[in-house]
Amino acid sequence: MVSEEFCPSKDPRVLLFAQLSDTNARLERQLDGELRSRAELPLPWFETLLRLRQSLEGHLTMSEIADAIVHSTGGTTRLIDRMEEEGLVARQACPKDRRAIHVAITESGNTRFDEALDIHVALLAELFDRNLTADEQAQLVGLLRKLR
Amino acid sequence: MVSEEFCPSKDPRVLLFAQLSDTNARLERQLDGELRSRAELPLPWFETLLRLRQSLEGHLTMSEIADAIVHSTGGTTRLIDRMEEEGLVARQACPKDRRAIHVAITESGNTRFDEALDIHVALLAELFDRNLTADEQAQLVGLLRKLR
DNA sequence: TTATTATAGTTGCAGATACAACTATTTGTC
DNA sequence: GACAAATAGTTGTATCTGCAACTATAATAA
Repeated sequence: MVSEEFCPSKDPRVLLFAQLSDTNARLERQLDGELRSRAELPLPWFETLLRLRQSLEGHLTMSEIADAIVHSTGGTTRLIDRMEEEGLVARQACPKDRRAIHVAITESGNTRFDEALDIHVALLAELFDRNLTADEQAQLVGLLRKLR
Repeated sequence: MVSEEFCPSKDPRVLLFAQLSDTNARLERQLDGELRSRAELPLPWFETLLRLRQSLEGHLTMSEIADAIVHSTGGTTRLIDRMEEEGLVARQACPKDRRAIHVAITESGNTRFDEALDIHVALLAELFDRNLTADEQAQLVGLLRKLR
């Protein structure tokens, strides 16, 4: 029998991490399913395109992508391979450093991303707005940002 | 050129999801690395053991585990296979329903979990307490719970 | 009861990712 | 400048996970 007094698995920090992890996993699963079935774009592809669109120069190096989407560099190589095969992104030589590679989004990538973004935003709006006020959403971003 | 006025990739909800996903990914990566190297326990194994320990009856069915750790049932079968091979959990017949299987934690599993839990709590305490007050942590749990 | 449908779990197979070893290039040091 | 160390990216290999098809059992309907 597991008595309650002994249970450090009820530590508030353990519960916080569990809640964070669980909430995120369910959200990601739902978003990934929706993006795959309606835009044929797996979530990691979407996140990659998002980062490229948010980038100032219009391109990122492999390492920057790997860090942005929290993948290994090896995994990122394969991910970009697949995205390049589908014509969503393109590898370009980096003039400053011949070891590095610039990954840029293509026209076709922009189109696909825009479609996917509509779906993404619509689903997020529904999920978030149903459960949290705009104020609470802002509060949540703030807390997560402090945590990172 | 990507002008700022047009950019729905700056939608607050998109940013909230990105922040949630990123924060969680970095946390999980760090915890997984720590648990693997110091307790030889991958994070999914740890989470499974945690759920079993938190369960009232001392056991869960395959489906309950799959739901708790947000895996497919197929993936959960293999996960439990591996954990059972290492003697951390045991499959038992369910008397009420012969389709179902009870998965219970073993003595050895309890020992390994306790070691891992110490590491887990210590790391979480450091990461969380460094960046958030106890009050903010509570606030964060509340917001995440509402969101789920 | 018997037939239909739903549920629990497993398995074959394919896809995605990590790790470690490797090549190429750059940076730092003497 | 030359050598050592660090960095960027790729590749071989192994592992993990999901999906769809499948078996077995239970619940429901006729």
